[in-house]
Amino acid sequence: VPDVLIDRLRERAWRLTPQRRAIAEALAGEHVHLTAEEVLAAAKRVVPEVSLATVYNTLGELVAMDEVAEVRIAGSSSVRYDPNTRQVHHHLVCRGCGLIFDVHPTGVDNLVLARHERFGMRVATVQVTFVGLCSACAESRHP
Amino acid sequence: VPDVLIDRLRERAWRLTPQRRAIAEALAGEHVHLTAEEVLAAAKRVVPEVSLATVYNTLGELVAMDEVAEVRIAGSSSVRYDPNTRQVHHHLVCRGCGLIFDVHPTGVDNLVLARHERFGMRVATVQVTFVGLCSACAESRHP
DNA sequence: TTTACTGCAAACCGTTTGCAGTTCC
DNA sequence: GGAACTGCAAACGGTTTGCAGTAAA
Repeated sequence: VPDVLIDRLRERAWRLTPQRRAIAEALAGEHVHLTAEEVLAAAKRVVPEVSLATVYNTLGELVAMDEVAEVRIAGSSSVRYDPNTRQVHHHLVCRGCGLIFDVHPTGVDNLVLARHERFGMRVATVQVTFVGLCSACAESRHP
Repeated sequence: VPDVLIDRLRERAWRLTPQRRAIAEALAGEHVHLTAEEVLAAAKRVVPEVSLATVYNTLGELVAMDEVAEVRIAGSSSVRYDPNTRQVHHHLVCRGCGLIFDVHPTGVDNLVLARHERFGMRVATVQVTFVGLCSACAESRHP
């Protein structure tokens, strides 16, 4: 299975239109976590007539196909879309500007919940989010 | 500083009205992560004329005072309010019904981000979320 | 008495949807 | 040719706000 979103989509029986291609290409790359509006803006650079509805429709399909993941970051009201569904990863977020990086911390497998704190639940996955300040935000706060 | 929200509020110069008291009391207890609508419903049992606007106004103030924290869980569109701001804690979430427990896993302090994955950021806090299925949801899926 | 909280209703934002028209396969 | 996609615009759910009235201190 190819590593790049657009290539994976080609392998599926997925109706390819100029709009959908533009949307998929907007999600190319690493550390990509765009909002729907940002995807629209990027797609419009290639296909100016794309509509926000199509962006939402397409993103919804990609999420359903598990080719894109929704990311909700505390402090931002809108959903972000992450094309990296092929690799387990976590996030590092700047609490100043909302910038998000994909990270692969060590020690995640050693996180343990005591039995009495499992409350009868079977744990399936663990999500780790590091929160900090990027250098740009750190400077603008201590000028 | 008292452990219970309503007692902490008494210590601050915080104008106490029946509505605000009802809202603060709705947030009493452990493992409490209510939505604004749920807070409204609980508050109405005590003060039937409370309005949703007042609930939002009050919750917003409590968050600004750092007496309540906003919690955004993937898969739920609405913000939840967590009165436990006095104790570092993490969350265990049922991906079936959205039930949330406060947890205190071991190993959090051993999570390490390699320098090249810090991208120049100073890390301030780490949030860990365990995702699983509660026993009720597990049963209803394997009937 | 004064300041600030309350409720209503309208506005707001991000997201979803129905539908008529168009396009890909 | 036909199923599936597109754009528009209207609807939606959650949240915020302006304002006139009311109540806490």
